[in-house]
Amino acid sequence: MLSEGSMQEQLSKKLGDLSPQLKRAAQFMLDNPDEVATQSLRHVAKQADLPPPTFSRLARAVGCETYNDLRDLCRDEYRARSSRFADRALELLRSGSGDRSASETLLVAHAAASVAGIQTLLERIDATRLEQAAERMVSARRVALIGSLSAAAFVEYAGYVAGMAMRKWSVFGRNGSSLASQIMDLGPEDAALVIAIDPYARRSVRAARLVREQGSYLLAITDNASSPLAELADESFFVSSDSPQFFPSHVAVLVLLETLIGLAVRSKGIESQQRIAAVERHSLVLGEYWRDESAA
Amino acid sequence: MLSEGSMQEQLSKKLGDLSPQLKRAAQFMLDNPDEVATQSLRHVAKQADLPPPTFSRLARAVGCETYNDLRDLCRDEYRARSSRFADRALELLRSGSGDRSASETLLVAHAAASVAGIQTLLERIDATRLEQAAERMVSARRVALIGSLSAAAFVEYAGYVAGMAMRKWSVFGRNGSSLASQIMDLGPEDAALVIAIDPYARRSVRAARLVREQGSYLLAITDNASSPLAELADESFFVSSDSPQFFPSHVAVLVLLETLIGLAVRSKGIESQQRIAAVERHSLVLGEYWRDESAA
DNA sequence: CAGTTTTTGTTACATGTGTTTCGCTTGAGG
DNA sequence: CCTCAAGCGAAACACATGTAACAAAAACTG
Repeated sequence: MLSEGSMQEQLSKKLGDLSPQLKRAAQFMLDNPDEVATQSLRHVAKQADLPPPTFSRLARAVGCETYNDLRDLCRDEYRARSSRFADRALELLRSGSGDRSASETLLVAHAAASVAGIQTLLERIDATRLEQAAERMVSARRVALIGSLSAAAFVEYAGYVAGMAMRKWSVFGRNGSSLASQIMDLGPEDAALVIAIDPYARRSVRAARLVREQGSYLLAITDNASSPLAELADESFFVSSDSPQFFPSHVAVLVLLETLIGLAVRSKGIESQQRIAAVERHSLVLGEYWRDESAA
Repeated sequence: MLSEGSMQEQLSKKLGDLSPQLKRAAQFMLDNPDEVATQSLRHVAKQADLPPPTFSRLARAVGCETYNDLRDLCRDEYRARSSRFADRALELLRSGSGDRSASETLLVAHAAASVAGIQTLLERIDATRLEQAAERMVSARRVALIGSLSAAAFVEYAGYVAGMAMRKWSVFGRNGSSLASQIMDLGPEDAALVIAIDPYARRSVRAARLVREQGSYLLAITDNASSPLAELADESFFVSSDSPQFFPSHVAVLVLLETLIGLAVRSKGIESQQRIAAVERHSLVLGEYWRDESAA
């Protein structure tokens, strides 16, 4: 057989140098592999709103002898998917690790732990309080984002995403610059979001204490009610960081963080929409986003 | 349509009062639903070593109008199986009280999207390839971590976590320092991990191209086979970034990233265990971790 | 600009596909 | 024994399917 490897790589490798219509076909195939695996060429073509031979030609263009070869690749993936997880994921959890490869076990275990963390988050959290916290952030004059060690990256992320929609959310103590001096400028009309999970960064705990002294509103994302942040914060939310790894997972932190930002943006309404649009425009002008040069 | 319910129950219900040959056909169908879902009747018949009309008759016998209807049930079977995991989360959305607060809706929607993203990740990914990628990273002389805009934070995180266990994983282009010059030092015995999801950072795509030119192994975490990274990378893994927010969710990225690091550490074995211990010890000495002062 | 190649849509055709028809077999009931 | 009905498979059928062949259009090239 001429065709090798998975359909995904087969297509994505060649996607660049395909003609416009063939690219449309390839895109459709990437988006609807099941459709391709189970239905006839003509069905697929109709759904993609393309003439049938386009798909025949696509197969050739990506190095397959016939369309059937390409479809077989889709079928292989379909089978692999249908046999792999879904049920097996749960099974694996119950039955401990059977005779599965180490990588698969770890992947599934980690994914399962992540999902469990998210579910716990859903169950435990009080949506009303979350919304209030978001509004408190929105109405603050400034919002300080504070985190160290492993949490630093998430604070960074929050700063980036929130920065697209809202002014005044800024990361404190970036690159080890003086946290203390920045916090000194905060007041009661400001707010701070501190993220720390076990092992808690001393730096963050201290920062939280300082924020408190400044009288600012303190929101904490942490992993436990016995976290040092819990007693300091005006409001704290708890996420599970259990994971089969040697380090705590930050997946639930991220879910909560993304939701919090989403809520804040939503409550800001039009204003932040406009800011987002403006930021995107500027990013385009500055050429920060990549765009397909071969496209029309 | 005459046919109702799942194929499984449809068949097993009637299995008892089927003629011998029809029973064989039904059994085959229960054992090989993917085959039935993807291949033609005649193919299936050949594999089951039965004449084609037998399957036509089977369809009628179990209450379907045509064989195609029965095959469609097999296809639904797959869809049902694959979405069970994620559906549980989505059900949470629909169920419960109809009128939820905006915040609760967003939280649940975001959580559901996250779980769905993880689910998709599990289904689509090839564990073997993931493991190989991890090993490729471990055996590299240096590992460059590259990401910009929203992905920058995750690269940062990877650098921090991996840095605890392994030397030589370093974040490139930090704080806008020259990526190009750092990449110039890479060679075939090095590797790079690039993260970028739509909208792709031009900077990262360019960096990937440079890495390629240096002959280093290039691993990409991106969101789509049609991502510019996909065609550049030696190996790429795809994560869904769908979210109800105005920004793409990085939850699936994080799950994959954490797993990848976990795999790498695991394959390094003792050596990295020792390093982790050493790093932790140093962190303690430096007082980076907070410890309950009120404790004994 | 003409001449050429490439891309795209339409038509036509050989092959594959699902179902019907029909004849053969088997076994139960008269 | 014959009858008859049900189960089964081979062949035949009507139609769907994938692709080659062709023509129109578009994109290059000199």
